[in-house]
Amino acid sequence: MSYKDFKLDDSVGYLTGQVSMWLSRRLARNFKAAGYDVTVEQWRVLVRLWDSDGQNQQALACATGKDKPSITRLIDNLEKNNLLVRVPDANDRRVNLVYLTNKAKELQKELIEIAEKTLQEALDQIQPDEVALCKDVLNKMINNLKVE
Amino acid sequence: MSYKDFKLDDSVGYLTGQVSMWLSRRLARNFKAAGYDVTVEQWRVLVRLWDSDGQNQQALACATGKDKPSITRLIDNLEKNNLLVRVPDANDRRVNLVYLTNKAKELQKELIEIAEKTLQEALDQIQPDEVALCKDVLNKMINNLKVE
DNA sequence: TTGTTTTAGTTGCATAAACAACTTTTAATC
DNA sequence: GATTAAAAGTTGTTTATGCAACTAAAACAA
Repeated sequence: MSYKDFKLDDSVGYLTGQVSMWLSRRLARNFKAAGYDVTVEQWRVLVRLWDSDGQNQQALACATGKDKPSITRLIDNLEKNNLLVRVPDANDRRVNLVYLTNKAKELQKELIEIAEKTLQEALDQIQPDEVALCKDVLNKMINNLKVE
Repeated sequence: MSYKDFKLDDSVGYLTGQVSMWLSRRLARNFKAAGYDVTVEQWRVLVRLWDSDGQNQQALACATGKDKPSITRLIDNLEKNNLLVRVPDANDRRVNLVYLTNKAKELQKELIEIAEKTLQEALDQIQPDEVALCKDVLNKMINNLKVE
């Protein structure tokens, strides 16, 4: 295939990027419309902590696919907003354990429901079996790209 | 479905985000490894201009799915790197027409080949018909999200 | 023709990402 | 036990995003 045949709008790269972008915008808007002052990236961190509270930053970086500096700053902002706290690990003084505040725990139900609603908006009129196959392909791509 | 059943790693939102992220990282790395000092976002603008040179900024914003301020700054940086120039429109003094420099035109073949190679890395061992269906779903999602 | 509205683009501010360089603490090695 | 290597976090710099507010020019209307 020649470079002259390259059609950006037909590439999976472009399409996943667009879906990701529009989904994030829609989710941010839905959070805001419901009165929640939480960014999409902050939400991704919260999801991991709702699932398993008290992780260290390294584990959070791994779970969210971000690097350590990104997590440092996300946690800075979440801590500023009183959604979590850093607790120094008693056994290893290099480590911070990150714990949700009550305020953050109370957000779980509503924010997840907004996320689910947002996904439904995106998947409207699309057959579940098609979605399943799509997710399958996306997972394979992630595996291809993650390795080394 | 209860909020307690929400599994982030199984949601299309998460999966498209991860694919988009890993693809961008891989593409950036491949550009850099080949000695090209072009960011992924700058590349997206270049693709649109290779296809149709001399667009105004508004059209570029639309074609790339970004807002006007994002385009202003991307073009600032591309202009700094001598990849394009702003030319005031003779008929409408509000408008800038954006033209590729020769330097940018010469990059087209190589950068697109790198992008195609990167996509191949991502799609390794995945059946073309599965990819086609996946793209179909992604397009439907984009349409669902873009409207309104 | 003046006054108003729309359009194109820019600037300011907050959040976030990628990469490199750095500090501190722990683990490993000799 | 002193030295070196590795791990956990932080900081700095550049690039990019989203939103709101802004300027300047053009289009529209009274």
